[in-house]
Amino acid sequence: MEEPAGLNGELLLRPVRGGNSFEETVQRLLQTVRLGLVGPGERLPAERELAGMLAVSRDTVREAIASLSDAGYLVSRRGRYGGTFVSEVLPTHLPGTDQEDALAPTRNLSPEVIEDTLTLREILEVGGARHAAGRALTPSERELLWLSLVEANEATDEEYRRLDSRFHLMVGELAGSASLTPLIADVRMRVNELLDNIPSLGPNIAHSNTQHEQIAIAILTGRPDAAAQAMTEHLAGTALLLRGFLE
Amino acid sequence: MEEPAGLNGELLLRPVRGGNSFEETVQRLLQTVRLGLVGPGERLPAERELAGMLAVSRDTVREAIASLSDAGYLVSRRGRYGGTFVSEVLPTHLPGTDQEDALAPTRNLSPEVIEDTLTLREILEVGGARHAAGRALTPSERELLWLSLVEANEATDEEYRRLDSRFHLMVGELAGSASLTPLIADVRMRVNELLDNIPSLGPNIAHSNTQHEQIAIAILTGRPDAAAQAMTEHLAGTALLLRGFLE
DNA sequence: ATCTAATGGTCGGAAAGCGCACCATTTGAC
DNA sequence: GTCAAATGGTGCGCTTTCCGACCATTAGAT
Repeated sequence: MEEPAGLNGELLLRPVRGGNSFEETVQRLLQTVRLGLVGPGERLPAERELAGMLAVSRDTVREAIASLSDAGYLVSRRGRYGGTFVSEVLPTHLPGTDQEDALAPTRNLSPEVIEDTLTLREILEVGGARHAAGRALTPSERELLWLSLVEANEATDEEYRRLDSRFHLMVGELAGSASLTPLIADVRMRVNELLDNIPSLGPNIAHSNTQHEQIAIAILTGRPDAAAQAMTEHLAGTALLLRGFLE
Repeated sequence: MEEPAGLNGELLLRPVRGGNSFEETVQRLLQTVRLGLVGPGERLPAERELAGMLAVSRDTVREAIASLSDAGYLVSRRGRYGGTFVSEVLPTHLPGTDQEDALAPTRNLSPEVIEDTLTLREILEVGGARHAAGRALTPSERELLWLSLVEANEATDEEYRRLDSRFHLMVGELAGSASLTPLIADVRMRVNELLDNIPSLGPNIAHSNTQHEQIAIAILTGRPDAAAQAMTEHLAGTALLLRGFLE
């Protein structure tokens, strides 16, 4: 007695969580820093607030912060007007070093995982860009988009990754689905981890900036297909790079 | 001192988990049943296997199964060739009854939530269909797609929801991104919950079937844009229905 | 009739996570 | 100089979850 098969229960009966509360909290804070949602020197919410936002006990938040402080991502100061701050200089993320990086749960680098990541990214980001262009944006939203574009344009090599991530997240945010943003953030983290494993990227920052501009303009002028196409072409560059180096 | 703003940390500092292990396990099993991945009368994996798949202790699995048995979704039989089975007749899910449905965590029905759900669904499913049409499908995959199409066509009103869900999941599965399927499953569950709150849908089952066929054919003949367009039109029907009733 | 294998059912200790109260430190306001 | 407020730091008891071992039941094989 066989299943109709092809679509069995195993598809949904996957792990209900990607680790314990502590690990997930660490990853979430790391996302917030690496994707540039809270920049170097800026302050995170107070521990009690973080515990509330993350729906996790303060103990767990504290342990996560302790780990990230050890790793050099965060710095805590106590007292009034104290708090937990993002380090002014973030730890560089080198692949060659044989340091035990407990923060990056050794991700699989098989071709399947790479294709999975790139495909998902394209679906989410191209779809997001298309919907963003199809919506009626408020003046404030239009300014924010342009601002994040300009900031990415002016970025130095060191901070480019972070500001580029911010721009892409901003586009996703404008799609008008609150549930979409975390998904884009997740897949973006996966892409960044892949990029960490290839040497000396960044030859095409200028080209990237041009493409960013095309995307932003298509969104601001309300042309969904153009936005989708511009985003598709933009992502194709990264995809080609990753496939070339890692497959 | 204000943020650059518009894209602050709150976007990522959301709850790290949607409930405790028990609740998430219940939801996962419920998904598997409601989306038809394991049909009425069919058997679930053994408790020890489930615990392994879901990365959760057997105790938690057992508690979840106990809840779902009380609710009438599952039936357990012990002994060799025993196991946990999906009920032959699934509990109907009526909104009018004032029964405390502990299994359906009262979802918000605000316009924002509805738009969020519909937007995300369109991005995921249209993108999935487009990619499925752009891939080289194996003969086996082509057969599975057609099979799920035929099964949905032959469905009675009662089982239509389940088999329709299976068809949509199958399309997503063919996109070639393993990470995509759970996302489509999640958003599909959200759509189904919305549909549970409007009376007597299902006038357009015939029309739905026609659209399903167009989607399947576009995918099988490798026409990404046609697949995406067919899926877009198909989803527009549901979206119109939901917006009309719930907003 | 018996044995065997696979299943669900039960129990007890260890660990993780939670919630709360309280302590220690810092800084601006007065 | 003192105080108030906001923050990180610490300790404790409770609940949930985990893990492993063992028991009870069933259906087929022998």
